[in-house]
Amino acid sequence: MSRVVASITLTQGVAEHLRSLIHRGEVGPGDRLPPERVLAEQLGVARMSLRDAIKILQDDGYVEARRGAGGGTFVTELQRPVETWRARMREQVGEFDDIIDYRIALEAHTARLAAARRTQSDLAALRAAIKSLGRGRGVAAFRQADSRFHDALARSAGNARLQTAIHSARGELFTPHDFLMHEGPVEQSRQDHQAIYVAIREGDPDAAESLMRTHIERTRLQLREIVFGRDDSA
Amino acid sequence: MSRVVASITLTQGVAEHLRSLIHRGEVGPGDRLPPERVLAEQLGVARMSLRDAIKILQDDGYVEARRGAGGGTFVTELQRPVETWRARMREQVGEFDDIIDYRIALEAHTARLAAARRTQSDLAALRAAIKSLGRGRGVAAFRQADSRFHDALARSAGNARLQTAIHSARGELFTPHDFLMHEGPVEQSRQDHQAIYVAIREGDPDAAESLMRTHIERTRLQLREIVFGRDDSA
DNA sequence: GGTATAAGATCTGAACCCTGTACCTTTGCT
DNA sequence: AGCAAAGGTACAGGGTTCAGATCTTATACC
Repeated sequence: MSRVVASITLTQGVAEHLRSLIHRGEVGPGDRLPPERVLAEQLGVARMSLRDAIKILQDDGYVEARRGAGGGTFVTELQRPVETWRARMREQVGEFDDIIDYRIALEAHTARLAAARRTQSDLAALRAAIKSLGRGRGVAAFRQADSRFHDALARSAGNARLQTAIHSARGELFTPHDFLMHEGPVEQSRQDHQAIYVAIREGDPDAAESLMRTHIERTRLQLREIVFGRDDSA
Repeated sequence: MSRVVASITLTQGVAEHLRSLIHRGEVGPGDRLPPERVLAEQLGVARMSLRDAIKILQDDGYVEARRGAGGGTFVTELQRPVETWRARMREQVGEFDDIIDYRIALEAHTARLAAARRTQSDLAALRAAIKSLGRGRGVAAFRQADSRFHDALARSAGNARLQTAIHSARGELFTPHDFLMHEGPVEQSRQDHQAIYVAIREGDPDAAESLMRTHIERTRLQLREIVFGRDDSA
């Protein structure tokens, strides 16, 4: 019987939402958020609540605000947030692997469902996401393209709960800048996505699930190396 | 860009928490909740907030309050809530299957992890849960024993995110009273649990995952029959 | 260079939510 | 009869959220 019921404020909720968008790469360095009045309207919250949320992200170094015409709220280069995230992952042992395991649970089965249910337009969205991983340079572009693919896949499965949970799990991760030190990971990722796409197009649930699992396990290793250092000591 | 950020009140959160406990069978018909002052303390909320939550459950027919010494807040026979739930599942097409698919994603992988990580005390908890499915009669006893098993399993995987998500998904389902019309389902469930237990004890992730998947698929069919009627028309 | 404009920054008051504390009422038990 | 253990009520203070008005700053354009 009984466990604590946490109560987070609207402001915190909005801050987490925006932070997740940035972590997932849906908005990246240099991008401008919509004007406060507009964004508040879109999110369905009062402008004050949104401002408080933005204040939190400002303090954490995610965004900075510029006044005047042509001003707005801009995403920073994210160096400080990335370092903070990396430090947290190093401290809270097991947290990193828990998030990855959670992702595997959700996304492997999602890939399975997608293979059975995808429509033609789902396939088109997946193809587009793979294509954009080829173009663009830099972490920001990678984050975004990667996010697009996994999001398109979640959509294809047609299950709102899975999609929400996947967003939440992915929003807890954060690809550091030095992910692209070598060209390897990006190309590897592209190949993984391509293989998953084929399995889904061919309607092969077992392959889709298995490939997704392998893909995320590979991500685990690559990220782990960057976060914890090559041989665990540093 | 942008999606709505919902803000639920503490009261609603507490109500959902308690509703989930009842749906999962952790407390059943006739059980008494802890005294308001105690429960409020345990949950970390003000007594008023808890009372408002209980008020909601009262209006929905989940609990009823009796005053005086030896009084308290008691779980009802749950007939009305079950009917309400069944009606909602019939109306919101796809909702039922989405919850089940979500459970499969979470619990199949959880079983896999559990097979690799379970400790001796995890195994003992699983055995105890299986045993209690053999005893007890009635839906309430079934709900509870079933819940105990799946909960013990989630614990064995040692991943807080998975455990929370599984609770949330299971809390959205509700085993109706006529689940026990025939003796079949309960015995079937017991055998499924037993087989999953063996796979986990033997440290066989593939078997554990596959058996869990099959088990929940079976649950889907049995529940569907009860919720939607035998041949889909009715 | 001045001015219109598009932003962020501030302020206010009403409504609601949550908390803590005190007190009332009912009812079973000794 | 009286005590104790419950739920039921009341209220004041503080925090959140909202809607709206107003102020300030910086750019872009004439």
